[in-house]
Amino acid sequence: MEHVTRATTIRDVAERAGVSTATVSRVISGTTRVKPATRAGVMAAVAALGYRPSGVARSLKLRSTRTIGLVVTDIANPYFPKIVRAVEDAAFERGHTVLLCDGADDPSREEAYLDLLIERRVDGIVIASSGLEERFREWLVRRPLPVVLVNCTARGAALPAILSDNRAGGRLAAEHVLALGHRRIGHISAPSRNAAAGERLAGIGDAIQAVPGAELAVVEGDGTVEGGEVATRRLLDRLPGPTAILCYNDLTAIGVVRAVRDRGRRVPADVSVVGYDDIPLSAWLEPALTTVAQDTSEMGRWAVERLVERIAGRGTEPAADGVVLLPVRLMVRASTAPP
Amino acid sequence: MEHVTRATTIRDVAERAGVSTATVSRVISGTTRVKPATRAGVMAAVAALGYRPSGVARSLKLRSTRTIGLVVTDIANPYFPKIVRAVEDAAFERGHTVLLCDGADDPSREEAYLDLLIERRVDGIVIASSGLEERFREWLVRRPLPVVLVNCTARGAALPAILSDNRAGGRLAAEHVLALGHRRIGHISAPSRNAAAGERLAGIGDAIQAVPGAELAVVEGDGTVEGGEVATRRLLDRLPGPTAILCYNDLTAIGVVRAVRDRGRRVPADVSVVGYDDIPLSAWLEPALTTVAQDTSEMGRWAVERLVERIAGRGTEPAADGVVLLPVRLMVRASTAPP
DNA sequence: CTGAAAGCGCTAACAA
DNA sequence: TTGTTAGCGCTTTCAG
Repeated sequence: MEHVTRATTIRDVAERAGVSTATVSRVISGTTRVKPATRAGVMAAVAALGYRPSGVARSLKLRSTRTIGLVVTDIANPYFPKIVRAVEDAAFERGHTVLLCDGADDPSREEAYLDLLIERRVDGIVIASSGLEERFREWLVRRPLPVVLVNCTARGAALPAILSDNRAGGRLAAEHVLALGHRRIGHISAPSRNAAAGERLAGIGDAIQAVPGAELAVVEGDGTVEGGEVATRRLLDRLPGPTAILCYNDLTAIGVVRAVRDRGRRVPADVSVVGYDDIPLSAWLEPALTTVAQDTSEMGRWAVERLVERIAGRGTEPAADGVVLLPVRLMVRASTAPP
Repeated sequence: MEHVTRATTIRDVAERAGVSTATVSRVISGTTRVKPATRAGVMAAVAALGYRPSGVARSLKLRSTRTIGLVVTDIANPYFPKIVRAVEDAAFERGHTVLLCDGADDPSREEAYLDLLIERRVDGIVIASSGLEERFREWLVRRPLPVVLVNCTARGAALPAILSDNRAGGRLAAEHVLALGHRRIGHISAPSRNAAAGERLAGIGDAIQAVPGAELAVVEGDGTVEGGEVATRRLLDRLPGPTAILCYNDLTAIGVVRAVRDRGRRVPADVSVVGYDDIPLSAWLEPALTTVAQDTSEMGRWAVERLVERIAGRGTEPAADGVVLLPVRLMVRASTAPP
């Protein structure tokens, strides 16, 4: 496994085929007409030498790496893989490659990646970060390359973004338990740096206010199973406790179910639980989770399409695309029931 | 969002600071001593212009992209995200960046990516593909750059690889149900192109043979929930049916549980089920899944360490590392019980 | 300690 | 239709 031999270059091919490097380049790119005989000779040389053009050199010349950066909060969080997959698929279709930047739930690492992506000269960046920090704003405003946001927004920077309709999602979840007859409702939110969390809460508020006698108790979680457990205990300590708990996400909901059962109460007989995201496997949990599904695949695809348009120089100004709001769906399963 | 202005180059900085490009390069790389005053001037110019060196140009010159390719079967499969995350973490620590190549469960796409990675001149490749095809073998044998395998092997190519001990895992699962008293055991495997599946089956065989009166019925699944359901029906159609079913992976196990219940039987009271992988959430399923856990994080980290060693030219020949076998753990939960 | 210059591997005028 | 040539933006001898 020693790889000391210099890779074959376009010059090697040119010499072997008895033509100039320009001709080899033409044959390979296929942009210009080349005499069939010449082309054949070049192809033969390419095959014989196992020549692979250097994308690095080409990128330098063309000022394009055909690579897009993808920044995610944490790929190990079950919410993200589908987005990553969708972005990857769309990029691959368009001949682009994806540089994965996992924030590892650490904002400073995300920021470091943003700068790194610039140095790497990616053609554009897709950011799918649930906790887009205030301090990135400055960076985003003077961004030196096309950026598209997935499920996050950056105030002050006019960037194309695709969001699921978080407010509608929150409302849907609340209306569902309200319709079942619940009136004392708990909500476990996420840290306030998370914009989606705010929107979902607002949607829940909309629904609650529309129903006389309905009350809402909000507790902050952190989007994890453990955080959900802790928050639930605080919710359950209040008397009278909520008969339905709406969660920021499915992971939180799993924690809620655990905590409720630890208190000797049943889901959904005593307490109904609603999640958010419809992560894989949420349908196989016990009880199968009632949750709000977003079309993450569509988000990823849309983001790449916009990005590639912009990279190509086509595409309207950001303001025109503005923010696309994707509808959400309530998945009613077994974790909710009348009080 | 128009990005027409040429990015500032090392020349711009040099001119502004009144030095040569060589000096700017020295200041930035920090390799050579530079007079403090000169250095300060350069730094000022860098800051003033917001200069970011071009990684592309640097890569061309240095013949290194500080990028590693990561080939996975399908990031949307819950088995992979942890590996990806571990690889990403390890790469980031070492100043490398990760080009994600999702095979989308399509071997031809994986192959296309392998070639693409060469063109992109990545410094090395980590392959975590459960179905490493025979036809890649030739490619792997004459691989033009360092490759490390995660949980897969390539016969004929001496490549460093880290595998979990699939045979031991299969044995552990079988011994567990055997110890519970089961004798009619079913196994739902994966397509035979999958080497891990074969090993696991072998391990199961080892355990079965050691117990007089124990019998094994094997059916091929495809590693999905649906495949698990279908396979289970075939297993249950036999009379007398198995009282315990060991699965190729957790997704299959979920399908098994469904199918068993569809037949009006209970898990684990009537049929015990064992999964494999211990994917996230498997502990929250109903019933919580008894399964075999592998240390995927360790695998990812190890792979990157080996790869970076080799990239640096250090590191022994592949044969010396050979194949590392990582121990597995049986996670006994609620899906298994005495018959 | 710093500058001049060559060159990494490719593409695209411009000529022939 | 093909070759010559000038870079793309950087690093690194080799001189000074």
